[in-house]
Amino acid sequence: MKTSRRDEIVDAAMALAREKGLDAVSMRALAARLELTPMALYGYFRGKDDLLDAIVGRLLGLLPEPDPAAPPLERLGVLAGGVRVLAKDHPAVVTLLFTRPSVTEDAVVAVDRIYQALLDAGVPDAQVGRLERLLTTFVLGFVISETQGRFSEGNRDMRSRRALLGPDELPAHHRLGPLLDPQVDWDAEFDADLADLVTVIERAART
Amino acid sequence: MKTSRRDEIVDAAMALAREKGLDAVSMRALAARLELTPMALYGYFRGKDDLLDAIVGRLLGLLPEPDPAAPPLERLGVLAGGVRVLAKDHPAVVTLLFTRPSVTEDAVVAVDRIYQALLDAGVPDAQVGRLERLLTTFVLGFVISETQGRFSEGNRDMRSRRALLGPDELPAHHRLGPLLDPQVDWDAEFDADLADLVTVIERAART
DNA sequence: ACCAGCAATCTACACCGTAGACTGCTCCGG
DNA sequence: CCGGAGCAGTCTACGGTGTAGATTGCTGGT
Repeated sequence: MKTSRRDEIVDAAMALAREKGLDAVSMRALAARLELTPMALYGYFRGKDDLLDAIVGRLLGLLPEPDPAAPPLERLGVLAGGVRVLAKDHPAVVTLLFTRPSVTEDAVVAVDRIYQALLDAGVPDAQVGRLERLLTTFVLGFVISETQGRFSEGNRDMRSRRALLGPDELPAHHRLGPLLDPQVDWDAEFDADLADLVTVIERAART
Repeated sequence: MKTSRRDEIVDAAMALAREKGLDAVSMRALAARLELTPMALYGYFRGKDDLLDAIVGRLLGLLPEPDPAAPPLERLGVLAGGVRVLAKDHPAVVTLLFTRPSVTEDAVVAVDRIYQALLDAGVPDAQVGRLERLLTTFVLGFVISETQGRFSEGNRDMRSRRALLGPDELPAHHRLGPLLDPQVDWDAEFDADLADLVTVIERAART
């Protein structure tokens, strides 16, 4: 497997995804953008799956490296924020983080940093694994919801929701009323969620 | 748009997904299973997207309805557990819950039940929206990670992780050592995570 | 001069979603 | 009894997909 131009091809794939969406990343379209024939790509990647995994690898490599001297909870914040920045910079490909496991070197290193931060925060050894999964699950879920439209879109058009069904079927929607309407400050919400999860970590650290 | 056989077709699509994976649910394959021509399906669905949305609708309709008289936090547990059961019963299609927003009636009703439970638990009105999103994001993320292999698979083969890089690059992995190895009891982990999130809700309710 | 190995190509296959035109059938109003 | 509306389903076709297999041309080493 040639490796020389792999990075260049992955770059082109990510650019293509940004411009036209992940679905537009076909071997043919990607080859055309690189002025190659589709089959030329198979010299660098075993197939499309391999290409997508390489994109995941690149994404994880872009994660910031928190200062090891910083307080552990701050390090976690840096990593979480980094994922979110990644999602904003590469919204089309960020779903791959969820759907394509893949244990690249970068992924393992990132997980290790989270483990270490949890340990330094005083979390008992037996709970480190679970809390790492809790944290990453939430962070990935949040950024994907945010970029993929599960949060925003018509999904949060509350007026039309209330119009869909009456107060009998949707008591809480009608009770909360306009409180649900204003557009949300997602930066603030992400921070608030993280703060809540930090209290979970601190509670675990006290036991 | 005919509606008579829609349910039957959605059933067939979900069965096909269970047997051969979501990718195998093509209009052609689905039509063949129903002994129809592909184009016959277009009498019942505007297109493939419409079919997938119908699957999401069916999934949400399968959510359990918690006893409105039960304590609010227990109601939340019933809903969360229901999503997880859904994921186990229909692992191939559960990703659609994340990637296809869609505001069906069933979806709005489910969200309203969560709002109501949070309100009943004493959460201030202004925080209900955020905590609903926090909860659903985590629950969906968890069940998808579980069924899609982000948790299990080779991803948790810790021995090979530690073999990948030395103690210098992965200090926490080596420090935790065999603690990370045993296969996890996901039922217990899900319950523990939910318990942690309940403390977050209770904290919000105290303010 | 030869040959190995590499980069890239061409052709071909089996699949995909779906637009558009069409057939046969059933049922209902005049 | 006839005509027509409407419905269920079919057929054909277009432009797309991933990729297997065989083939070309080039380049560097012996």
